[in-house]
Amino acid sequence: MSEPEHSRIDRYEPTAIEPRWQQRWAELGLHDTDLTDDDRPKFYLLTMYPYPSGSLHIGHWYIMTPTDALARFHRMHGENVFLPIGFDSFGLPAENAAIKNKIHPRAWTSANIDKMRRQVRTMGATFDWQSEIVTCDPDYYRWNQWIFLKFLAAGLAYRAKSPVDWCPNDGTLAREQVEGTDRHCWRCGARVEKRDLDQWYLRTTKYADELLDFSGIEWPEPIRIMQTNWIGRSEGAEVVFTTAADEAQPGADEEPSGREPDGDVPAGRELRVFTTRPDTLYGATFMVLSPEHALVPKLTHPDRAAEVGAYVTEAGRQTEIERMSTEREKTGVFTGSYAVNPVNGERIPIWIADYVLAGYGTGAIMAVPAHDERDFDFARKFGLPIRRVIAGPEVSDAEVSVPLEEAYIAHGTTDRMVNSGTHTGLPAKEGFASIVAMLESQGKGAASVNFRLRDWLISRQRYWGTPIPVVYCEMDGIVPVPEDQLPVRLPETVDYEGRGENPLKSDAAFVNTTCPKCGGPARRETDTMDTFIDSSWYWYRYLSPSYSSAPVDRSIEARWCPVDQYTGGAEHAVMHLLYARFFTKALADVGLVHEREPFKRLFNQGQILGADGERMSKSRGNVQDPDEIVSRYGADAVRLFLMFMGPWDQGGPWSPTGIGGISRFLNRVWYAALDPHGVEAGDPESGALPANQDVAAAEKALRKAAHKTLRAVSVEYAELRFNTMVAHLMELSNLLQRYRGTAVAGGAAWNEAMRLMLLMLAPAAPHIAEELWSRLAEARGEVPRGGEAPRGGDVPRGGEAPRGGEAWSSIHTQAWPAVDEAAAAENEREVPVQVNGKLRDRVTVPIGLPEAELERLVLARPKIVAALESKTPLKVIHAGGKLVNIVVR
RNA sequence: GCCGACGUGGCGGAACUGGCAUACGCGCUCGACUCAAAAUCGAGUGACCGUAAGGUCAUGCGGGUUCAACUCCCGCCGUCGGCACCA
Repeated sequence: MSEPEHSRIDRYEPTAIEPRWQQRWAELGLHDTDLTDDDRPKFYLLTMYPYPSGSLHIGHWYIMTPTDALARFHRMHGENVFLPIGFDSFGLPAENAAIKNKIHPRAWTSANIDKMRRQVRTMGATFDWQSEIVTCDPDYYRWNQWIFLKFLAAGLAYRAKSPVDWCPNDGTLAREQVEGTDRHCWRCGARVEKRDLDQWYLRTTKYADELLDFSGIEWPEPIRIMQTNWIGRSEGAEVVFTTAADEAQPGADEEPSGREPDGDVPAGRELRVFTTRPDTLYGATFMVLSPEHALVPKLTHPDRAAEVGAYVTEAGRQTEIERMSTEREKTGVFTGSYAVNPVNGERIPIWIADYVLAGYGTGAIMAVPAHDERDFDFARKFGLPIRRVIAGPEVSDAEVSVPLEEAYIAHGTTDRMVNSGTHTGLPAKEGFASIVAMLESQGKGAASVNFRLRDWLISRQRYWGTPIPVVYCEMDGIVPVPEDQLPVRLPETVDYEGRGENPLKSDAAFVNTTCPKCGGPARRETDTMDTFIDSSWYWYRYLSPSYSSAPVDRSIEARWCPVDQYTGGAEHAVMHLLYARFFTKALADVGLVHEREPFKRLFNQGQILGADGERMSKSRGNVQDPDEIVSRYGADAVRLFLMFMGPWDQGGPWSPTGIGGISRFLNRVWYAALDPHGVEAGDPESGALPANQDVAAAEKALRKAAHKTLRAVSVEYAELRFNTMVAHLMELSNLLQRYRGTAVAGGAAWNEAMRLMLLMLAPAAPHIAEELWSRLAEARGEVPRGGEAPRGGDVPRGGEAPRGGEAWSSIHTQAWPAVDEAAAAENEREVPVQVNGKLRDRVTVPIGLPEAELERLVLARPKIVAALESKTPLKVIHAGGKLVNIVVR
């Protein structure tokens, strides 16, 4: 700023202003929501609660500050806004820190939360801290246990065996703890194995169909598609094959594995497969089981046991992603056994291959190489027969046995069935129903719906999570811990012994207990719950954080749910957001809540990456700490800068180079507000109106700009398009700058534009807006509410405010202004004129000029005459008065 | 690999429903102010040709639809997110 100004008025110093207003807002209770107030419409605004990883990074600002702007925007519309916050504080990093630094997970977590709470406060965000929740508090996780017991009673929780990645030294490993292509343990380097453990599941699949229904919620289409694909509903049939009798089959006495000598004769055993293409059943030339399939040991011929055994072990080392890749070369081994195709009695070989997954369908497939790409590749590689059973009209009957060059996947309406016994000649689209009917009549199969979605495995072999509230009794088996004995507390002293394995297992005081049923000795479950459980219902707990008879007070839930707007990272598009929907439906079914969908509207913002374009992480050393930039430019500038850098759902690499522009913008608003008559020493034009404008025209132009800005900005806030919202405010600021020091400055139109400017700025940059609002209020002769100046003594004040002045009130309690449509109205429009789609001229015409007149005017323009080169227009396109395009040849 | 998104000046991005490509900001250049510098203010700034008027080209690449395509369709390439024990 120039020297004269410097001496006349205060500089804009955000760090002097911001803490003062943050404190003042807290005193005013601006953040605290009265959940029982039903005079105003409610607006439940939820943002994904942070994991207390250590300290706040710029990504947290990116998530939270635009959300706060939205909260403030809705408050100005008279809504009762609830914006809670908490900490998602169970999880692996706390345990990793514990192992590494010999610090208790709780101590580490608590210290991080304390630090992050302080840092969050510097945002100036209006979080309601009264309703804060911390998921590792027993007061929170007891309700995880309570809910688990309700689910258990309702049959929504069950126990089953499931493989985990296992290190002989460190126990179960999380995916991120398995490293390298050889899949070794991150801590000790040992080769990771698979081990089957009894674990707890939640029955998410029960809700598969309901989860596919998004009617009634306004979620972005990409998210709906991703969830739909994740659930992966497919209609098809289950087909029963039977194992073939054959002298080459191993008999009952020579079980190759020796593990299940139960005397079953493999011949005649049922082998169920799921297929989406029952119409191709006659083309099944072999079967493939997943390496983990229960019948593999029984079906393996002794000659092949070594090969099969090796293959099964190797398959266990692969990740599912590797196994599903359609790109890499197919692998597999023959078991030595055969199965019988139920429709034609054909004997086909049974193979195992890793591209068949145990967790999908029945873990076994019928392979139809002619009509499935993966089966085709497999058959090609291992020399298995390929038989066409579906043909398009371009294939004659004589050609149906010509070898295929690639799998024929198409399923057109003109396709017909070939090589299909009694079905040959039938239109292919009828084959599905026809073959299913035949199978059903013979008891060899039935129509079936299959989902890719699996039940949710919630057991974790870890300390830092919610203990699963069951005990194991020799007499009574699995016994739920009675509700009145909740919470099952995590022991506070644990010894990690430098190992990664769950220390609960070796904690005798925790493990040894008595059976609630018989009073005899029993063991506690030592597994804890997946932390996604915590985040699957936390927005309910916010509503009644100290309610002691249930997770949530149903009367408050009824009023406040569903959440009106949820904001959070796109990386949660599937898992968290699907679990949350599942939980809501399940909780509704056990009678805890009313709504079946948790979040009415969803917005997934993008991720802020490190300066290197990579995800921010401590190990990469690219984490951006906001504190320094906030102390230099102020919270308002950082908030605005994050909103301005691009569409909110896009994210991007962090680079602070442009923040100076935001800072300049705020400074210009500051001086325009406080010193409208100042002139710019460096600008010879400063203080003079544009040559073609008088005061009246300038005031009209300013009012028009202000109200047009308001119209745009109102929509942009509501639609979370903050980047263009800021751009529009900058444009208005540029116009104010143009008129600063002129006869317009300080007049009625100027004051109106400035007032609108501050109101529009208030949600996004709340401190400077409040400060200027307050100072202009004093200038208007209003007195602060409560008789005390809302700012410190650092600014000279011109004595007492006059008595009888209107009471000052926070800008954040003002009503959002209304657009003056008359002021914003345009009466002229500049119409671009094209010849053959190329811009040749522009004409300014009155709004509503008839097309015929516009056309006459346009065709007379010298530039257009020249461009037409005396050719006759074929057609003149009027794009609704927005553009004229003259087509010539 | 599968699912989803994205690709526009030197950089972040705008163009919302097919209708003026490059709003707004950064950076850069020049100028004003200053003894000077910083800061501030003003002007300019897609590329190429041209003194200019003006013209041609340009939204990842290749095709297509249309009077008109950043936008719609087909096929590629690249980047990012998710893939069920990171949260």
